[in-house]
Amino acid sequence: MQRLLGNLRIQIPEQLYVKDPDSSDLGKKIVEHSILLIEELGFESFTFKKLGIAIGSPESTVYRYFENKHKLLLYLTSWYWGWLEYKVAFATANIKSCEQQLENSIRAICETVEEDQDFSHINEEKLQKIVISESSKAFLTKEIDSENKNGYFQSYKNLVERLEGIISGLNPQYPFPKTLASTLLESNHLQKFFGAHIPGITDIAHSDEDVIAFFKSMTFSTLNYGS
Amino acid sequence: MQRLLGNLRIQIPEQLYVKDPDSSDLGKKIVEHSILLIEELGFESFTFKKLGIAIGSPESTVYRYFENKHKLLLYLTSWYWGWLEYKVAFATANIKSCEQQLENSIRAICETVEEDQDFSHINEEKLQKIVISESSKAFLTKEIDSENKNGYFQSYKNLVERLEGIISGLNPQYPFPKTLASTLLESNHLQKFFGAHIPGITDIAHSDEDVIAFFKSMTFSTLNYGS
DNA sequence: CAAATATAATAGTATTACTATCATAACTGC
DNA sequence: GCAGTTATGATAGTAATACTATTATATTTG
Repeated sequence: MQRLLGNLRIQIPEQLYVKDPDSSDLGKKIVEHSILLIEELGFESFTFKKLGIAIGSPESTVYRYFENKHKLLLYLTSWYWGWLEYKVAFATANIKSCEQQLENSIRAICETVEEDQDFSHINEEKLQKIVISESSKAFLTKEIDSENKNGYFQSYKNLVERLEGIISGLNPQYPFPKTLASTLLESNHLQKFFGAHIPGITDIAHSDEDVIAFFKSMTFSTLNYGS
Repeated sequence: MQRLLGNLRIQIPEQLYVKDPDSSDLGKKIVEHSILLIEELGFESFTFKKLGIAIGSPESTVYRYFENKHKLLLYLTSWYWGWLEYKVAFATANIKSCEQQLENSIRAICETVEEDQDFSHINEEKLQKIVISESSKAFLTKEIDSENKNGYFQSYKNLVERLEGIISGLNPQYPFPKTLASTLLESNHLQKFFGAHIPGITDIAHSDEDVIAFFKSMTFSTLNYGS
């Protein structure tokens, strides 16, 4: 995909941070190194103490930006969803054919990020790996209802809504556009994870093309547009 | 679904426990109360200490059966997959039509367990809730590769293989039978969870019929058997 | 009945996930 | 260029978690 606009900002629900990490160098450093560390250690072994050491600041400083590591994960995943929505919007802009719009969206969703892009301190490649392995832990909690009520998942909803529009554009009668959209998003991660780690339960190998072929076939036939 | 056979045993990979919990009353009590507690508290807040209190035994006793709570979760999910495979096998036995076999399998997968069934100390209703909210945490870890190598996910693989056979029976040319099977299993959980907790990203309400309709349509059209 | 095994009772340890306090540095308004 | 505010650093402390270890007492088995 083409480079993104340098001065673009991804909007994150402000309930997710104590102090906007985008408002200071230290904040950006916290986000930057949290991505590197979570990718390296996994979310369970990641701690604010280790993050403090990585950025050369005491643990307590991290707490001035994020209440806890769960909220930090929500922040990172929200950033990713916002970024992906932007990618989808870009990939479908000026495309007349609904079919083509949906195909481009599927590609945007399933494409593995190969290199660091433009958002300065955010390493999109590693962030995508985090989202694949850790993002579902951000909502599979006992606090889900109150957190959803508080708008913690707004970025995800926005993305699903955008995809819903594209799906309904292609087949306005289809009764499950949102379900299809969220299935696409989540299953993409799961299948990539299975392909890399539990190959016995998927036919997906390592190339993106397998995943894309699977989801294109699934989506278009479900919508009665036999691909 | 009809009652299951009383004297049936679900086989669990023995790497998942230190001592077979099925071999003693205390072991069964541990499993029984772990289901109740995890369902109540969520996996993050569940501890062996609390479990010890629930069964009136010291924490250290629990450790004699399970190395840690992660392995206990793997044990419980393996049990569930084994049980579901049994349900699928039963629901497709003596059915000639591949189409009908697949439809029955989808129903078996998506059916919400309404009441406690036959396996004495296991509360299937609560176990299913646990599987919906917690099971993905059992594989989304940094230890996945070695654990997969050690056979921790054998029960899941068996189930996917069985579904693969049914899918390939209907359309032997379809290139992604395992991917479709695992997508079905995982997406069913996610969509149920979304329906209950993040309704904005799904069209699924609370009845099983929505989920079943979605997955039937998705599966049959993908396999070129327009439902 | 002896020996092995299972469980209970209790203690201890490193780490985690915070919270609190105080000092100092840096920026802001006037 | 100084006063006041705000951000960060340095350090300490605490309850809970995830274990490990030890010893005593039941219970089962040969």
